[in-house]
Amino acid sequence: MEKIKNQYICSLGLTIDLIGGKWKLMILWYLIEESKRFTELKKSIPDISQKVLTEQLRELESSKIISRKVYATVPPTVEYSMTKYGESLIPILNDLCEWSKKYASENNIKI
Amino acid sequence: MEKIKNQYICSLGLTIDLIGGKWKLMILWYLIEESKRFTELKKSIPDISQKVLTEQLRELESSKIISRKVYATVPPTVEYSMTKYGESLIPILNDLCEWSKKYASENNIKI
DNA sequence: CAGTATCCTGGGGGATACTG
DNA sequence: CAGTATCCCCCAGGATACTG
Repeated sequence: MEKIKNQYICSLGLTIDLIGGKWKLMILWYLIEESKRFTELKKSIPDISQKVLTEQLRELESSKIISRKVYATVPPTVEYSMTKYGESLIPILNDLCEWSKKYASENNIKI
Repeated sequence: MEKIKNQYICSLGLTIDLIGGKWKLMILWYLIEESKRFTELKKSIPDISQKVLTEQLRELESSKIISRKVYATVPPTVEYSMTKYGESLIPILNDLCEWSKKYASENNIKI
């Protein structure tokens, strides 16, 4: 990382728009290792409501950060997975996770 | 980056709490190279209102991500700068900026 | 210069119930 | 299973004016 700030136009406003939702980072987190079905995500993040989970998934999908595959089964099977944009975010997710975990431990915050 | 997801407890909820505000990433961005005064930040981010800039600065300060130094001059001089927590975030800010800049260019989004 | 002090609004997020 | 459909509420964020 030898980049200097001014080599970039600041695009962090876009970043916030794309992944700044209250649950989006966590949703992405749970898709890192494998694609997941709707209910699996819901179980991984119990505090999110179904409605909001659906909304955030739709937004991530329309941003092409995740993709949604529907299998014509009964009952329906839907799988969410990372796209290339999502995958290029994985190292950053890991870094953010490390960062806040360190922050939490140094400030006696329970996660 | 050879870490596996499950080595971490997911702390991305904390991440959102700490730096998920609408303008926080941009504020931090403009503090990367040098400390800045209130009005300099306001000029760098014209779309933010004074009230909100103050609020987000206070939150970042109480999270110990930035620090605020007041010099007893007339008129007052106040300087905001990165703390160690802020500085440990710089590589991530750069990565996020690169990520969204690439995203923007591939999707014809003007920044 | 670096803020307060007010007032206000929208929409992000939540709770609950229903369904192809 | 994977969602809609409603209804609702709060507060993050904004607009404007004033000040030590």
